[in-house]
Parts: sequence; structure tokens; C-alpha cells
Amino acid sequence: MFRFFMPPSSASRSVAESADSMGTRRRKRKEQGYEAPSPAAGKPKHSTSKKKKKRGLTKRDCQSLKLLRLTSDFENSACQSFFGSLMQQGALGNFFVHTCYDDNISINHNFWCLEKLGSEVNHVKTVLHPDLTLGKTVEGPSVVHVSRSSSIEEARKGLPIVMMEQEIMEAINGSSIVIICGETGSGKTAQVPQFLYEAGYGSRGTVGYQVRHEKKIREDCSIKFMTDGILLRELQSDLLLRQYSIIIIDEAHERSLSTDILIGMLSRVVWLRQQQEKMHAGSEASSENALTVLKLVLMNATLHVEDFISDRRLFHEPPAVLEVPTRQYPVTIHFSRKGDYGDYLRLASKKVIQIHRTLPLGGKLVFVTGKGEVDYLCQKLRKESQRMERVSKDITAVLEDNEAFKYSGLCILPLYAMLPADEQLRVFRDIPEGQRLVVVATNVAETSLTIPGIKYVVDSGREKVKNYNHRNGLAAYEIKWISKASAAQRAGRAGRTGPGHCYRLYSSAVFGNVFSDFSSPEITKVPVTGVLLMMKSMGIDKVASFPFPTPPQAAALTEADRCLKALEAVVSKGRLTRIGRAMSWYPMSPRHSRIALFQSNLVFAYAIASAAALSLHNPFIIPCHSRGNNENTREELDIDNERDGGRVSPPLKRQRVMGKPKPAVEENHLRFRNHNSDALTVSYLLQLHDLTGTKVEKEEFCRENLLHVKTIDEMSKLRKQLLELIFHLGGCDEEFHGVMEAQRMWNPPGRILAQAICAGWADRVAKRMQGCPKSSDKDLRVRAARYQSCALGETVFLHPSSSVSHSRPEFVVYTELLCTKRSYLHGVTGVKPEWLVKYASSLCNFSAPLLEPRPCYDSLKDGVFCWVRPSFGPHLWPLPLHGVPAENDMVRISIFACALLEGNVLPCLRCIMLRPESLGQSRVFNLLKKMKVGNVIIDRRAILCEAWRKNPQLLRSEIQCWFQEGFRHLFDELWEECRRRFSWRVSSFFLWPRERRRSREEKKQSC
DNA sequence: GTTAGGGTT
Repeated sequence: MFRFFMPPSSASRSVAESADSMGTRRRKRKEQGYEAPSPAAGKPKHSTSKKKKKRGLTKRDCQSLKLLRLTSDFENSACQSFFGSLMQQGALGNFFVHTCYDDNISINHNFWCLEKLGSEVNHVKTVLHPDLTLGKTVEGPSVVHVSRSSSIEEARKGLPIVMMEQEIMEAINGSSIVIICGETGSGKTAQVPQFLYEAGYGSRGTVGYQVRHEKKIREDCSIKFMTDGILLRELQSDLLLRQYSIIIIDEAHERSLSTDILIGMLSRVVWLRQQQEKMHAGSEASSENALTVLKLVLMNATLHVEDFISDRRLFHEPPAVLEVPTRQYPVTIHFSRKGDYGDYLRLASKKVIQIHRTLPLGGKLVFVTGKGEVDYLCQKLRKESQRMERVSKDITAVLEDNEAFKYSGLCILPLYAMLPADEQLRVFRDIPEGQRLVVVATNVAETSLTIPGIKYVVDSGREKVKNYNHRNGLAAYEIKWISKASAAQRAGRAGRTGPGHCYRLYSSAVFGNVFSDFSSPEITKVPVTGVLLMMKSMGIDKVASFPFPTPPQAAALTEADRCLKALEAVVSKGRLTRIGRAMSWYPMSPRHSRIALFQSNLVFAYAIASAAALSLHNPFIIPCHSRGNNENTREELDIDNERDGGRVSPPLKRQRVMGKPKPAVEENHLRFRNHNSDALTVSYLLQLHDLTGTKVEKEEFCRENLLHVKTIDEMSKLRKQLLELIFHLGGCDEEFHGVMEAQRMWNPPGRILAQAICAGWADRVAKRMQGCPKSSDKDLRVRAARYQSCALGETVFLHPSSSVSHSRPEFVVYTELLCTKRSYLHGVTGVKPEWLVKYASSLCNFSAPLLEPRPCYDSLKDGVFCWVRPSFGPHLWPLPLHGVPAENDMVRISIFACALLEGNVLPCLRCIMLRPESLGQSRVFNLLKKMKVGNVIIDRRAILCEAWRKNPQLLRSEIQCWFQEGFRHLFDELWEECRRRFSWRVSSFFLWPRERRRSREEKKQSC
């Protein structure tokens, strides 16, 4: 079976496309001077647009919705389905699909002719067609005949990449690895799969897709679209990727973590498949299991391919690199005269107004760094716009109908990823008559989605990045200059539909001297614990020599290694443990997999809820209490009313805009509070959410309680995914229902769950500081609890929003140490110090065995233990005394002998209360001497049992002599009774609770 | 007494 792999590429297109399908962009297309035929004309409309409104516009969501629509639209026919998928690729894709639908594509294997561009033929490609499902190779070259209408042909002619079809296909046929570089708009995403299709790849069967939480793959699927994360998972279970013959990785320049690892992995898979093929070619064996070579196509939007080609370890033979000219409209770049404006928000606002007043019509897109800046700038622009409107009215009143002075208002819309979906969608809807669009956006508009009709871009040149210190785990958000590549991408947003302008709020000198060429790949910036675990599970032990396009920092690998050891996923030599292997199969960070794997049955299900809760961001929205400007909020409400037709109730809307009054919100959040753990607080919240009826009610629940809808929704899906993974795959449906029923009552075993969380975050521990040393005057005023983190020297604080901020446990584990106003602990759970020894022993130091308290025999564990004084982490926090198995043979023998005589090994043999003076007696010496039989040391009940089986009289006389003369006649009976019990069941001795309790009390006294 | 750039299994 032929399958392409296409990680669905940038959602930019998808969103634009989705909006397109809803028929809302026609206005914009008219503005652009053409009217594209509607791909959906005459076909049933799909409900996905509705669905989209409710859900977030994450990149993945867009992909999945779009693909759902496409595959269901076209699923009757394999090729139509495939071309349907290509619809996502922009207007030209639309033309193509439209025609395919109307004109009957013919598929013809072993057909030699290909009609191209309506002119002469002449394009015969010799492409092998190994059909794995049939298990045989189709003889001769195979091409697919496609006839297109003249309008399509015309449109295709305009695409630079079409002229390169032959070159691209020759490269792919001649080389296992090909890199195609072409800027946005070159048509590579839409056309390359078509080229392959026409060449006979994947021309049989249907098109499917898979993203997280959503999968539409039919039996006869031959082309599969998926995200990079999904393929990475598949790679884990089939290193040779037997199902695929070509893999296309789109948007490789984005250098996401998964893409980078995939490229490294695939370089080896390609090689392995070549070896396989050679092996089979040499043998006469049946071709049933024969594997063909695997081809890899990387598609890059920039010419920066150094990382892919320079390191010979990655690709032994240099890949073919093709450059496709772009079809982008010209964008004029305007730099500022002054180098660096600190107050870029003020400047941005000024620039927007200036463009608005002096330049022709066209949408404006402003890039700033975060939600705060977006909101601030929106507010500022609205004020300015209102002021100008008033002035304009005054002037027109004086000059009467003079159009030249008539001011048209600005429609100012915010855009960032965490904005609720319906508010995000406003940028794609029609704006009120007479207004002009201004979108103030974060980076989300740079890579993830494209707003139609943008002619002017105002670029602040900054972005917010999350920095992570691998050594101490301290994270912080920083505002930094973007890279030259990013700046180009932002500017490009002005040239999607016609010539545009980009106003950069920095000078060309700053751009030239300060900006880096490219943004650093994600792998260099994030913890790589999960990456390391996955590689180990795939048998890649020497991660340091893995051919990453860009290797992670050495400190990151060290940290990851230390973390995996702390989680007991690997042993000291780096080998995976059983639990580590299990962890590698969970679709979460290793820490949360560890939590989920803590115990079985009911605890398990709660642990999963906790793991899901910790896997996403904190869902509580911290309301903004600033009073704000009434006029602005009023205006925003009015716009809302216009857009949603008054569907959302005004009080709700007001609440959304202004935030609830503080006490009500706090009271609401208190309802969920677990005083020992943020994770349990959020998992309870998750439970309430999941028990809430319909989707609409769930959303209402979030609004009422000021929660991020998207975050909770994602959390809920993750929880479901994990439960299904565990119960259904294991075939435990009944158990699953039992657990779910029991869980409806929601009575989590808090203590055990806190231990589970402790096991997952064993190396992120903080201890409350006693005596509150203040490092600065500023600290004097802080009332938040002070802690010392095991990873950091300086004082850190419990975040005031944490559930445990009042209980302030002595020891906590935390999921994040984020430096904002101060260094704050987030995701906190209180833990007992003794748990640290149990779940983070790799980070503990232990003293030599103590003489006092003296070692003792533990009847439940059946062993002799001595006490050590543990301390935790680099600050050597003292922990409670801890028992470890005694190493000294004599200590073990004598303590066990003592316990035997005291009846702690076998209660019926309780013969004496040992006193210190008895230690000098010869009967002590005799007993101890007999407890070493050859090489065997009798220091445990189990060993004694085994020894008695061989020699029933062992120790008899040595023990008998401890009984008083008067009782010795009873001894024979007692002895037989004891031995009989031994032979029944070792553990049965200690089912005499009263005896055991007494023995413990005695032990305590002796300690 | 207070934060959230963008992705993903």
C-alpha cells in the first residue's frame, strides 16, 4: 500500500480555507479582483463550521476539521478524496479540486501518457509502483492520466512549481532524500503530492488523516495526512515504517521538536529500507514481505537547509536540494529611522493611525508579543479611533457632506492563541460596513493562521519566548528581538493577496546587526526528557551520537538523564526499567506517565485524572481587576451584539469583558480547592466538568467559573484518551465501567495520589524556609510562603493562586518554577519527607548505619534493618530516619536471633525478654554460631523455613535452653506447632494482631 | 496577593 505522509501544514491556510468554505470570504476575493469558483458549490454543506466555532483554533484543530470535511466530501472516490485533501492548499488548490470533481479524473495504471498543461505530452515517468497490499510489483512505469479544464490549466500555469514538475520528480526518483525549498505561496504543498500522485504513488485507495483525538483511516487508505507527533508514535512500534513508501515532511523549516527528531530517525529508516531492499533483491524469495525503498521529501519555506545537509552523520549522501521560485506579491519594507524604540506600542498605534489616514484601503496586521500588549494596544487604538471619529463628525458638520473629511472607523480585533474560539473567528467574519480591519496579534498570526485581506503589516520586531534553564529548572518569559526569517515571514503576510507594505518599528541597522538569521530550533530550548525516554524505548542508547539536525544542549541531556533516573525509568547504566518502558508508551511527559503508572485499580483512574490535569496549563483564568474605561467596554459589547446577533446574554458578555468581581471568583475557585495539591484541585475541577452534560453546558460551566475552555477541553480529551488506552486496549471493559462508576462519587485517595505525584516530580522539590531570611527590602513585604527549591540557591515563593498557599506544607513538589514578578512555584503538591526517600532515592544522601536507634527485625518485610539518617538534594535537607537492610552479617544474625527469641519472628516461640546482661552468656554465642550453616546465613524467616525443611531439629536445643526448666516439658509440643505453622504459610504467623501490636510496642520502647 | 509566545503525542 502506498501511503504518503504529510504532516498537515500550517493552519494558516486551513483557517483561511475553512472560512472560505463558509462563504465568508467572497468579499475579500472580490477585492482581490477575481472570483474563485466555489469548491463546495452544489455539494452538501458540512457542519464542521459550527463545530469550529465552539472549539479553539489551534493548529491541530484546524487540520482536523479541514481534513474531516475534505475526506467526507470526497470519500466515494479515492482520487477525489485525495484531491479533496489538497483543497487546503489555497486558492489554486481550490481550482484544481473543483475541476477534478466535475471532470472525472481517470486513473489508469500502466498508462504511458500524461497530459500536461493542455499541450503536448511528453512526460513519461518511470516510477515503480510497489503495491504492498498486493505484495507484488506492478511491471513497467505507471502514470496517472489527469485531464483538467482550461481554467485550471491557466491557473496552474501561474504557479512556478508546475514548471518544475519534471525536475522535482526526477530528483525524487533519483534520490532517496529530496529537499524542496519554496517560500509561502510557491504552491509546493499543493502541487508536490499531485506530482507524486500522477506518477503513480498512492493512486489506489482512499485518503485518510490522523491527528490527536481524531482518526479517519479506512482499510484501503493509501494516502495519509497526519501530524508529526503521530508519525513519531508510529515509528515507535514500527521502526521500518513498513506501511509507507514516501514520506513528505512539510514546513520542515519550522523546526518543531517532533519534526527534528523525525528527520533524524527517518534518515536511518531510509538507510535501513535500502538495506532491506538490497537483501530481498538478491534472493529469490517471495516478494510477499519485500520492502521497497523509502523516499523522504522535506519541504522547507526558507533556503536555510544547512542543518539538514552539512552534517554527514544525518544524510550520508547529500540530499538533492531544489529551489522553487515564489509566487508572492511584492511587499515594500519600510524601516524606522531610529534604531530601537522602547515604547513600540505607542509607535505601533501611531503607525496604524497614520496608515489609516493616508494610505489606500486594506487590512492592517500588527505584531506584538503577548495578550497584555494585544489588549493594551486594542484599547489604545479604540480610544484614538473614537477621538478621530468625533473630530471628523465636527468637521463634516461644518463642511457638510464633504466626503474627503468623512472618517471611517477602525474595526480593531485582538488575536492570540488563548482567545476563545468565537472571538478568534471574528477576524474572518465580515466587518461592519464602512469600517476597516485592524488585527492586533501575537505570533499566532505569523505561523499558525493567515488573516485574509491584509495589505499592511506593522511589525514591532519583538516576540515573547519562554526560556528554560536546564540546570535549575527556572523558566521565564522574555521579550526578545525576532529573527530575520521571522521578520520576513511577518512581512510576507502583507503580500498574500496583492502588493503590500510592511512597516518595521526598528531600523535597518538593528535588523542587520542585531537580528539573528534564524530562530533557534525548539529542541535547543525545551526539556528533552520525553525525547530521551522515547529514544531509549526504541533501542537508541547513545543519544549523544544521534544525528539530530541540531543537537539538544549537553545540559539538557544531562538534566533529562537525571530526571529519568529520579523517576525510576532508567537504571544507573542508562538501561530502561520495566516502568520506564511502560512510561514510554503514554502520550504524555514522562513525569505524568509516572504518576499514571503509580498504582493499579481505582487509584489508577484518579492518578490519570491528576496526570491529565498537570499535563496542560493551569485552567484558572486570573481575572483582571482593573476598572478599565467604560466607554471601551461599552464599545466592545456593541460590536459583540452586532456580530453574534445577541445570542450570548448581555450579563455573560459583560462578565467576559470585564471579569467577575474578585470575591465571587475567589469563592468559586475555593469550591474546587484541595488544600494539599494543585493537581487534585484541577482534577476535581476536571471531574465536575466531565460530569456536566452537553458541550454547551460545559462551556457555560467554564464561563461561570472563569476557566479556559480550550484548556479544560483538551484536558478532558487527554483523560479520556488515557483511560481508553489503559482499559480498552487491555480488554478490561468491565473494570473500566466499574472504575468510572466508582469515580463518579469522586473520593480520591489524596494521600496515595500525592505520593504518585511525588513519584512523578521527585526531582522538583522545595522545602519551606524557617525563620524567613529576607534577601532584599522588597522581600520584607511579601507575605507569600518562602521556600527553598532543591534546584536553586535563592528563595522562591508559593504562587498566591496555588491551592496550598494557605496550608504551606513543609515539603512540596512543583511542576514549574516560573520567574515573573518573583520566582514562583506552580503546580504544587504537599509531600511527606519520608516519601522523598521512597520515590527520589537517587537524590538522597544517606549516613552510615546508626548504632542508635539500634537495628531491628521487621516482621512484615521479613528482614533486618538498620537506621540511617537521610538528607535530600544539594541543600542536604534532613529527612526522618530511614531503615535500610543491614549489610553486616553479624548484625543481621544477632538481631534476627534476638527477634526469634522475643517472638517477633514466630509469636509462639516467645520465650524471653532479653536483657542486656544476657548478651555475655554462652547460650547466646551457641545460638549465633548455629545460625550460620555453611554459607547460608539465617537472618530471615524465609531462610529459616527453608533450613527447617532440610533439618527439622536445627536450632532446637539452642532455643530450648532459653526456656525455664519448669516449662521444658511443654517445649516439644511447642516446637512441633511452630514448625507446622512454618510449613503452612510463612505469612500466617503474623495474622495474630494482638501479638503483633505488642511486639511493635516493645520495639518502640527499645528504640 | 498574581502569568501565560506558539506547537504536539
